[in-house]
Amino acid sequence: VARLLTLDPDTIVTTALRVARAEGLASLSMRRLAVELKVSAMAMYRHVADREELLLRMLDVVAGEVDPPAAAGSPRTRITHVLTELHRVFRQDTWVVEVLATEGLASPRILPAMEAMYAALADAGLDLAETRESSALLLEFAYGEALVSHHDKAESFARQMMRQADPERFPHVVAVVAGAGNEPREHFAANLERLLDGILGPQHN
Amino acid sequence: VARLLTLDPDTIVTTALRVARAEGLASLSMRRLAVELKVSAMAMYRHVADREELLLRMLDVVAGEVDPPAAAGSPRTRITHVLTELHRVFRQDTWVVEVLATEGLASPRILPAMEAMYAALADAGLDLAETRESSALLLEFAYGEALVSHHDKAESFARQMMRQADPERFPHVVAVVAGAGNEPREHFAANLERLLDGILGPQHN
DNA sequence: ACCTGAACACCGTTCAAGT
DNA sequence: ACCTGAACACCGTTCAAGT
Repeated sequence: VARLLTLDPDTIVTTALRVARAEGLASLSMRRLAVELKVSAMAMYRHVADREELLLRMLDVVAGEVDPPAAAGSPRTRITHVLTELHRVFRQDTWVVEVLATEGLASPRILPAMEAMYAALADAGLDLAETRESSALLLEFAYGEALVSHHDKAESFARQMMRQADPERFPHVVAVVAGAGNEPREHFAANLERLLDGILGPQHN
Repeated sequence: VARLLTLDPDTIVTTALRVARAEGLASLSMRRLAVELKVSAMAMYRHVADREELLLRMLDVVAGEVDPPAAAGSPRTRITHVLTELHRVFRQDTWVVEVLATEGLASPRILPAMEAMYAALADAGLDLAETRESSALLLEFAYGEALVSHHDKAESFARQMMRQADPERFPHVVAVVAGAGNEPREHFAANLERLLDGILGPQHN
């Protein structure tokens, strides 16, 4: 079988995405990636400036997978669509949250989704200041949910700690964690409704 | 002047907190910390098992600074107190968000604040499932807000990207970012009100 | 008991050298 | 033009050795 592996940015990014998805951001070192590509570590620097540019290109791909809502629906429906898309993407690529948390990167490919969210908030009757604040709230929720659920799989540190809490001093903590069962529950949709009730008022649908 | 520097866990943790607060988590390496303590890198391993234990002890200190609310106030007041405390602490020690995001650690010293929050939600009439979901929402908001505002100081990547957006395609994006001024605005208190409106209903005060 | 230096297995990145 | 090896300045951590 012939070897066609001429190195290019796309195969580097694709391979990096695969490693990050499967083993997390911590496992995605330049040297590890080079092994995966069967190439010397330095060969990649001909195609990608540095690790930050690589992460940025990876983020570009993921941001491109965020599908903007159809313009037809109600404001509430459109906002729900954007947030659900972000949720889906964060769940698929948990490394994105780490990149956001530690590097503070962003991709312009997310702009269509942002535009749709701002437009929907404006259509719902919010002024510019309210749109700015509410959109921040929605994004912060999406980030925070991803961050928390990222480390809530299986038996997290926090869950373990709460399970061992003294029932005399912390009865509510014990009740809340005891009733939760073992697998993490999916709160996203219900909490997004609460959030939208707070932002738009419960009457908006 | 005499040298009293016998190494102990407390001075290690205190020095580590100072470095993390001043220069961020990335600058807090074991080797860098050793230089700060004027000691060989390996000396610290007599007092602290590894880097994770060090971070855990640092988190303990910060969690201990989260003041639980007085039992007297209304549910809404008590919840606001807990969340505002978390916000204050995340603002003071931004490295905590990185630790939560990448390591998934937690400290039992946060239990009094959690207990107070759960109790307040129950007092407001929420059942166990609602309390579980709503408390998750509140914490996710606090984490997300910290994560976002952490990298929003000065001219963030995201802000830069939005400022350069095409006004034809993304009019709302441009309007929202243009009106925002240069320094990041403080949305926390207003957004917490929105959140509590959604969780408790606007009538609760 | 407490601290040290050398060493191991890693990082990202630069730079001169190879083809 | 594209890739490589050696090197630099870092990591966390282990282990034998010093006092």
